[in-house]
Amino acid sequence: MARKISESTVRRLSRYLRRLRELDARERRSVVSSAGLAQSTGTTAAQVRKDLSHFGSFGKRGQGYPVRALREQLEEILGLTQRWRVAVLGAGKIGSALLGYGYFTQRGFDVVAAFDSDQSRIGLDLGGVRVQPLSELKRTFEDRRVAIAIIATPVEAAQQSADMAVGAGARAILNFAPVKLDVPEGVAVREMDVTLELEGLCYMLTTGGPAADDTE
Amino acid sequence: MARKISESTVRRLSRYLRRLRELDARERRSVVSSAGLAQSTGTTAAQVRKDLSHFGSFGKRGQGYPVRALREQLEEILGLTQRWRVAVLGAGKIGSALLGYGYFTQRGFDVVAAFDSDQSRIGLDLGGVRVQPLSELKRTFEDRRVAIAIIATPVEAAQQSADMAVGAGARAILNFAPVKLDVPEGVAVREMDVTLELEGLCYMLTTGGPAADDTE
DNA sequence: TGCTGTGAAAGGGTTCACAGCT
DNA sequence: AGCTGTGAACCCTTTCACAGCA
Repeated sequence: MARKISESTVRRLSRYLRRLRELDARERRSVVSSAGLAQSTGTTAAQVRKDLSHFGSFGKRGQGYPVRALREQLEEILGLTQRWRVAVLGAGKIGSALLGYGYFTQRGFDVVAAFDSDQSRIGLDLGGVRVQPLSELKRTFEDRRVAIAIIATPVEAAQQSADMAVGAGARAILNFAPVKLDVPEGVAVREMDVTLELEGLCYMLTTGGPAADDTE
Repeated sequence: MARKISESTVRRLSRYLRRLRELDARERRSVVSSAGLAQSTGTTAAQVRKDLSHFGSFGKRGQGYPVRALREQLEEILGLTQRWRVAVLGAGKIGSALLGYGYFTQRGFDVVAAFDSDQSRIGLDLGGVRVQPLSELKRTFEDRRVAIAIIATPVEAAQQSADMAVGAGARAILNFAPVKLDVPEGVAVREMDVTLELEGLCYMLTTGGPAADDTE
């Protein structure tokens, strides 16, 4: 298998998968064409075919792609044949929302722990998870083999939280705090900054019309 | 001014701005070099200079960029010299979190309304905003000149909510529901799907090491 | 005929390298 | 000397177009 898959390709694969799960579970379709997938996923047919072709030939010429099988292939490719354990750092507004987020379970993620530095939140039960003090973080990460940490703290505490998570064995971080995190090489970070996205929308509104590729 | 700025450029501009605000308000620095900005923003010095050069010359050779002035320039470019009114559709977990999100105000966004279809949530006060029934959506959007809608409903209700928002005059949508929305041309959409990001991280974990450009 | 798989072409974004101010 | 502004080179992604099967 050829490596060096770009991040944008991975993002699209994830979207294809999301759609395939819908087609499979909800709409009971058994085949899709590249054009169909492209349509419902915001890209082009050629792009879909090219993306998939990096990993093999999954379709039948003249028919399209078998939904179920392609879904399984993509799960395999993205590393989703196992369930992943996730911990949330910061049990404020965003942290709480994530702890009750319904789509994690059905998409293969289990939130197994939550942490906060605020004494008043420790012990709370949020979405079935008990909020623990930071002093228990390392132990819990190790015991429960947590590989992914979600940072949902205020900006000031984000870097420090990330350091703790990494020190406790986390190898990937999803960061909701609006700061760039410094992490050692080998640790993957993705950032979700609501305001950043809103600003992007403002730019489009201000300059008039979506910036080229967006809506389509 | 030359148009046709790529989405990735806009994203970076937004990050520069985020950093400049820190430098200005918190760290009281009055100049930054392209290298400095790049460092704290996850890109390269050349990229910073190139991005800014699309809009003019803001720096002094030999010294760097004046923090305050550059911040103002970027606010201008991104269309952030005005405050933007935002409405949240869906007052569940995520919606509630957004209604109390502390960074909106300081970054120029005002959440002025919230809507839900669930009778039991209507009338609730979340972060100072009263949850309204959908029947009041159009009126409120018009009265308060809401240009941006944040969709925080379950998947099933997302498209319909988007349609209502657009029908009521929204020209930009930030979508938290994990589905691709169909919107008329001219309406900008950005998607925030937590699971999608987590899947991206899994891919990196599975294939070993961040995919090239990520950590750096 | 219909749709995939894929080299080749086109298009854009990023990096280089250096001239040009301060 | 130090750091910006920028054309040119490079590289990577997307699009095109068509051969190849079902």
